Amino acid sequence: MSKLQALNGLQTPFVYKLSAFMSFSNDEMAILDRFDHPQRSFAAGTELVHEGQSNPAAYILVDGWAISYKVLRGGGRQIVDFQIPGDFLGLRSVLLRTADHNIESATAITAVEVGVPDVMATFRESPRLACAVLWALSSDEAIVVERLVSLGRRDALERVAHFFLEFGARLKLVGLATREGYACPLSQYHLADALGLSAVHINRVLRQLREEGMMTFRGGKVTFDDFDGLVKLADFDTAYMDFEGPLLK
Amino acid sequence: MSKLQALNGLQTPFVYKLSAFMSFSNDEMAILDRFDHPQRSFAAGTELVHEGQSNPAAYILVDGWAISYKVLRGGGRQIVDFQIPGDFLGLRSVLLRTADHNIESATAITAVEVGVPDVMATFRESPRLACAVLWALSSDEAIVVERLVSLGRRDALERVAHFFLEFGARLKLVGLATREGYACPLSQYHLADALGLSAVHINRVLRQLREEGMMTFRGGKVTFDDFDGLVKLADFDTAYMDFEGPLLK
DNA sequence: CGTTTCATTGAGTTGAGTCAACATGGGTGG
DNA sequence: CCACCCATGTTGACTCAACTCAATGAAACG
Repeated sequence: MSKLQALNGLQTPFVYKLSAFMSFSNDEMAILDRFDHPQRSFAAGTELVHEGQSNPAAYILVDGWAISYKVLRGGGRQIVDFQIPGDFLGLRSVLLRTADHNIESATAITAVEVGVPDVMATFRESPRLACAVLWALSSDEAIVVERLVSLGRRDALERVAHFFLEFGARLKLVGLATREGYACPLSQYHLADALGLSAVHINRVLRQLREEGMMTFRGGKVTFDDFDGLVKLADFDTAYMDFEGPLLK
Repeated sequence: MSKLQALNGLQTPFVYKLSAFMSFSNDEMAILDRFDHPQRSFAAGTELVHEGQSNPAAYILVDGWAISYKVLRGGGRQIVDFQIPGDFLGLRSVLLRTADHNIESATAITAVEVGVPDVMATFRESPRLACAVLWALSSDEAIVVERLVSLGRRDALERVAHFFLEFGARLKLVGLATREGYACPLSQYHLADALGLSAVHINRVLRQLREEGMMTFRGGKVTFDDFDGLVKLADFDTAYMDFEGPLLK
């Protein structure tokens, strides 16, 4: 853990997350240091990547929340995922060469930009780090898959419950949540667009969860009133986010 | 293209797909050859990977269709994706160390097994190939994301239309589809579980598409009766599957 | 303070689900 | 070679979860 402190503190959530997958040698830390470009700040609602944009940039999110989404013909949108500190922004778009979705900041954020050359150079110098990036990408996909299951086969109540539990788990990984709850800067409209529901219905479901003593989402704060009950209600499986320690020693 | 023929023919769909991303040197072809384990055959309905299984194997699908799915509490299932020749099976599970979903063959299939050591060795010897694998993983994720959008914000008609167009595009990449149609070995139950609908409703939607002269799905064959109309109906964007040629020269 | 954005609640509508019956057709055992 | 079976496909009648429309608070903001 002391090694982490050798790094620029602002980048820590990223390394913190990756260390769930592998432990880093000094050499590898040095390579990662190359990612440590000066961090940039963006106001809430800034568009970072636009669908169709070619050769988009990738970022590592250091602070704040971001949104990946797609816009549909009718003007509606589907939020694919929210990114929290430590997450990559737009890594997939970089590899596919054109962005297949939009990314914007949900709150004021700070992030460091990562270029394709940085990624390639890292791959060249450390296959283990390449694996780590692959692992991060796989984790992102696992999250998307889990939401796919929610949209396909869970009703509104289970869907909302599952969502808040999932973010509890993700935020816990970077030290931003406890079993009691966490800060969540999203509006009910955000939830609606992420969960394939209308904002009105989200509101009704939140009320039901509150009245049944399961959880409360109010004023930007999530409070778990009955964690175990919620886990049962949502059929939440923590396994896909539990790590028994680094895979690569 | 002549280089492709130097490889074991059975593995060709995979290399064929990857060449959309990059062109291969002779050295790289040699490295890829290491993947060329003897292919194995499995009967339809064989379980290849089970959710929760640790250290699962990965495969490259050579012939036939496979299904990735998750099972829910109530016994229902959500199909995450179907894999066609050239696709990886279970690559994500390998990197996450435990399988987070099930994989089974939908038809009789042949596949070659790929071990973690193979992947790691490849990464060590060729960062460019590592990038190619990363690209393949990104493509998979793009597909899952597109289905997420379908489940979240498209109605049944658009969803079904989009699905068949998407597989048309994917199969075309490995030479198994034309603008006229393709062979599709799935049942209406498969479609239902993939698209978050009931089998009964799938049936009604298929009838509607047929009666409106858009497309026909019958006897394991998809026929596009009005391709452009279908693209418009589904709001289908071919961009996320169109490649202008290899990114890496 | 007007204005805007977000949250809340009621009333009526609808897309998709469920249940149930029946058709078709390949496969299998007697 | 036939009779039956079981999986798949088809259709109608009824139900319900979630949507839309609409109106009203409440808090945030320049």
